[in-house]
Parts: sequence; structure tokens; C-alpha cells
Amino acid sequence: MGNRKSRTRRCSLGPIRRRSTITASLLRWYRRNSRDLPWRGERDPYRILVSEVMLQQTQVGRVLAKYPLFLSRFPSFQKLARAKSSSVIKAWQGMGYNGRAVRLWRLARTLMLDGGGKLPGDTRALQKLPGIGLYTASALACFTFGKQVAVVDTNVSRVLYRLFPASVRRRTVSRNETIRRGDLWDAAASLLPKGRAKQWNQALMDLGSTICTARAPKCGACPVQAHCPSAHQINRTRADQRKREPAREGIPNRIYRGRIVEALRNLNGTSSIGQHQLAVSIKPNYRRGDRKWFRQILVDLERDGLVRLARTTTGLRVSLPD
DNA sequence: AACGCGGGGTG
DNA sequence: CACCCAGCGTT
Repeated sequence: MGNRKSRTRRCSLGPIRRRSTITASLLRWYRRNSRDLPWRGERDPYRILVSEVMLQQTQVGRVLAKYPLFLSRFPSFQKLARAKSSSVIKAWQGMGYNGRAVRLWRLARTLMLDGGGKLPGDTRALQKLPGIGLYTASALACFTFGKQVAVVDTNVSRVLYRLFPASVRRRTVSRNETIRRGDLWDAAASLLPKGRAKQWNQALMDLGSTICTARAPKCGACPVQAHCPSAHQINRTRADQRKREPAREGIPNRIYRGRIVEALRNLNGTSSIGQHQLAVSIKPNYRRGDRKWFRQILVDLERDGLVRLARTTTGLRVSLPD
């Protein structure tokens, strides 16, 4: 793959000489500037998995604050699998995207049930597990099993697009600078320095998160600025017309969802709460006209495994699932 | 390909 | 206030 002669990849990234210079510069920079993150010192695949799932669309700073507590509460696949999903959802407090907690819990149960209690080592098998997509599978393969595979997250994606704009074409611009997926992963794979995938992937991530940032990148401090066609040319972030999300009185549904789960976390023990009392607590001006809307939110949450709904003679009661 | 999903930090 | 974040699953 690093063979200069038979490069038949679709997306050539230019002369091999310049690529070597870039990889060498970046690896050198990384040796002196790597972030010291707790999961980078871990060997246990479980502990790395937890960090990767937490890091899905969630900033490092927030994960740092929650990671140790979660691990002390659930130190292993087995402990996680034996726990009630409600306790996992509670431990997820403050992380956002609560569905990740449910999927992680389901993953642990799947593993204890028919996976021999251990993560598979290859990307393909990993991706079949709940909550593990292409990124997380690749990250696990590389960071815990030492596989020489590319790992492309939002940081890497941005760095590659800026460094190789001609080769890594941007197909669509959506929320994040989304790049045409195939090209991007191909480009990342063709860049991997032999035997250094782990350092290389983490170097790209660190560069993206500390220097080559989405807004106001610090090109003057960049180790590869001399090779970057985008250096000092990032003027403004794109107006990125966000689609409006489903909302009620200006507040997105997902915020109400978050409020509901948070309210249930704060109930004591196994208790549940009546639908109306819950509704009023998460939307103070709750009215009859909101009933259908609120019911749908609850049904969606139930589908996502985040709440349990119980029909009683007095009406609907809501709690965290067992 | 386009959505929906949390919630806090930043410019 | 709008953008941003170590993405994933569904449609």
C-alpha cells in the first residue's frame, strides 16, 4: 500500500515524497504534543470501548468528567451485562444521546450471551454489535487490537479535506464538513505509515482537535502548514443551513426527551410517575393540546429502550426500564 | 442521502 | 444566537 510503484487507488494523494514528509512531520509533532488521555493508557478492550462510545459526538472534556465514575460503577462487560439498564441510564447522566447507554448495555449482554464475553478483533464483526459503526469498529480494531486500519472521525475528516482538497473531494456539506465517505476512508488508508497506524490516527485526531480546529484554526502553529493548501485560508465557517428539527414552542423534541429521562433518573428507586405529572414537570405550560404530542414522545422513548410504559386503571405510568 | 438524537461549550 | 462535538441507526 505504501508501494510507490503500484498505486492504483482511485484517490491519489500526490507524490510519495511529499506524503512521507507530511507523515514524518506530523508523527514528530505528535511525539511532543500528544494529549494525555486516560483511555490511551488502557489495555482492557472494555475500557477502550466505553471511551469510544462516550466520545461519539461528545467532546473529550465532558467524557473526561464522566469516564472514571462509569468505569468504577461498571468495571467489566460482565458487570455491565448484569446491571439493570436503568442503572446504566442513570450513570449516563450528563453525557447526552442516552440511546448510547442502552446500546452499550445491550452490547455487553450480547457478548456475555453468545460472544464468549470478548470483543471480536476484526472490523466487520465489530460493526455488527449494537452502537458500533464504521468509526468505532475501526477505532477498536486499531487502538485495542493493533490493526493497521484507518480511523476517520470528524477531526481526521476535516484535516484531510484541508490538506488534500483536490484528492478528497467534498460531496455534500451538511452539519459537519461531511466528505464523501468512500473517498475519505480510501485517502486515510493510503496515508497510513506502515506499522504506525495507532500513533498516526491519534496524531491526526489531536491535530484536528487542537490546531486544525473547525473554527479559527491555528495554522501558524501547525507542523504541516508548509504543505497545506488551506493554510491561513480558512476565513469563515460555512452558513451550513441546519434543518429545523421537530420542536414544540421553539424547544426541540430531543430536549423534552432529555428532560423526561432526567426526571425519571431523579425518581427514587423503582418508582414510576404518572403521565400528567411527568408532562407538567418537563413542560410547565402543558395543556390538553399537547397530549398527543407528549404521548408520541413517550412511545418513541419506549421504542428506544429509554422508558417503560405501564397502563394502569388510573392511566399511563412512566419509569426507567428494568 | 437525510433524519433524529443531548446538552454544554465556544466565538 | 449559531455552530460544534473521537457517530449511529433508521428510513
